[in-house]
Amino acid sequence: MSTENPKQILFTQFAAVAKAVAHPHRLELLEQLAQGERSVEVLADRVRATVTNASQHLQHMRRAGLVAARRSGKFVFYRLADDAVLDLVAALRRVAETQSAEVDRVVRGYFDQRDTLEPVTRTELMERLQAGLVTVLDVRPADEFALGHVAGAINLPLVELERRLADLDSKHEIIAYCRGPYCVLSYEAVARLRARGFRIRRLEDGYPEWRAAGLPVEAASPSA
Amino acid sequence: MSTENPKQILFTQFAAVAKAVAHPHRLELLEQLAQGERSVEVLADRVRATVTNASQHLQHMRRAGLVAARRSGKFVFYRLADDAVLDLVAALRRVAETQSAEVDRVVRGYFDQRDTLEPVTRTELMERLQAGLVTVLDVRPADEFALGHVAGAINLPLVELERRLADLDSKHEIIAYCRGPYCVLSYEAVARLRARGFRIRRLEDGYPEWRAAGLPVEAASPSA
DNA sequence: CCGTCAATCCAACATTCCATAAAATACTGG
DNA sequence: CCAGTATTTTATGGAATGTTGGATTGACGG
Repeated sequence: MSTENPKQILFTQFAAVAKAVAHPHRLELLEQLAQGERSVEVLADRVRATVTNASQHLQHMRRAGLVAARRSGKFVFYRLADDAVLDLVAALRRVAETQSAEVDRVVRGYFDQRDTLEPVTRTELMERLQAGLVTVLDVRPADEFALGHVAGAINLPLVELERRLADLDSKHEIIAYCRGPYCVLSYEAVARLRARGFRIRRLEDGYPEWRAAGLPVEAASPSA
Repeated sequence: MSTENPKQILFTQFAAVAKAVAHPHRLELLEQLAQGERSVEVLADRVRATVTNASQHLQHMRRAGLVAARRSGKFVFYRLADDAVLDLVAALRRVAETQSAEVDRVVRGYFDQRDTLEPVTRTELMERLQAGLVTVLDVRPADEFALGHVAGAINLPLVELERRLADLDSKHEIIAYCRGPYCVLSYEAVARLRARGFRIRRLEDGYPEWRAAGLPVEAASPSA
């Protein structure tokens, strides 16, 4: 093992990292973890896998150095080990976007149908937020919002959207975001609210990218 | 398949891309392809694999959209499908660098021992090159140099280094580069030339990154 | 048309990986 | 220290992947 050519060793290590992200469940787990740290049970529930299965995947990723774990009482909380992991999945996404006809098909068929407008960039949102021109809408579930969100955003989970329309000012322009570039929540929100006459657009990516870029965030109560 | 949740489909596609790079041989093939297009036979030789095996890996990567192939007579030439692939392997490398103790060990043991100085960045090299302050040294094999190199660089393959020392001006500062960040060639060159009293440093990455950044390159004869 | 060479296809085998269930471990609160 | 909950470990079957050698295809040069 250690007598090999250094190049071989490095490539083997890089391949190990790639293997650790080379599974749909694991990518979905990473998307969840990008929102904030989570226990195994919650994660398993979110990705519709058994607890054992989720635990396996998480440990695999931990061995590869993608995620880190922290024990607190009975619970083990996993989190991303490093923001470089976000760059990695973003790079993965970009390659797939430019090269996979299947990705193109899905994007056209599902996403473009719900929002044909250009998304708003992070810097653009930051400027307009400071100028008080827009309402920022976080459509993720309340627990994810609580773990951290764009400073000044209001939380209105997609499932409660119709029930709480009154919370929204229909005169202000709205910028919606959720977990990341292809998170379905913000697309749905945009489609539904636009049908009701709201002026709404999407942020190009989601909360994890906003936070990783060093832009202002806030968390709800500092509870567990 | 196509009735699934769009998110599932996308994650499955992203995972397919990740799988396509999740093997040491494939990463090595990609490093070779980043220098320029190559036939299957040559590639197999470079990564010390059988032709059949190399062909399999290349086809796997082609299906995933990482590489493209072109037939010319009896030969099939493979090349990178997109510069986004370079970003992907760079992201892989960065994650491994920050998280893998094994990578750290190898880097310290092998690379840091040969060159402790800070490498030169691309923009820094560009400036000093224009000012005529430095000699740029390409230590890759002649055939790779011929496929494309930093404009103005001189080629002195590592194997011929000692034999052709006279080609180098010992007063000028030298910047050496090769295939990429952890390519052993430039490290070796730096170690050997510095021992002989040359003022030499390394470029932080290699030819593929230079070209992808849109900086000036040139190719030898437009042969093949 | 035949022989040759590059590359791919095919079949077989070993290896690794994934999902599930059952057992073991870690921690908490009595 | 016991009961209960959360997580990890272990074992197992089945699917997918990697490697190899031999057969096949496609292109070239007589």
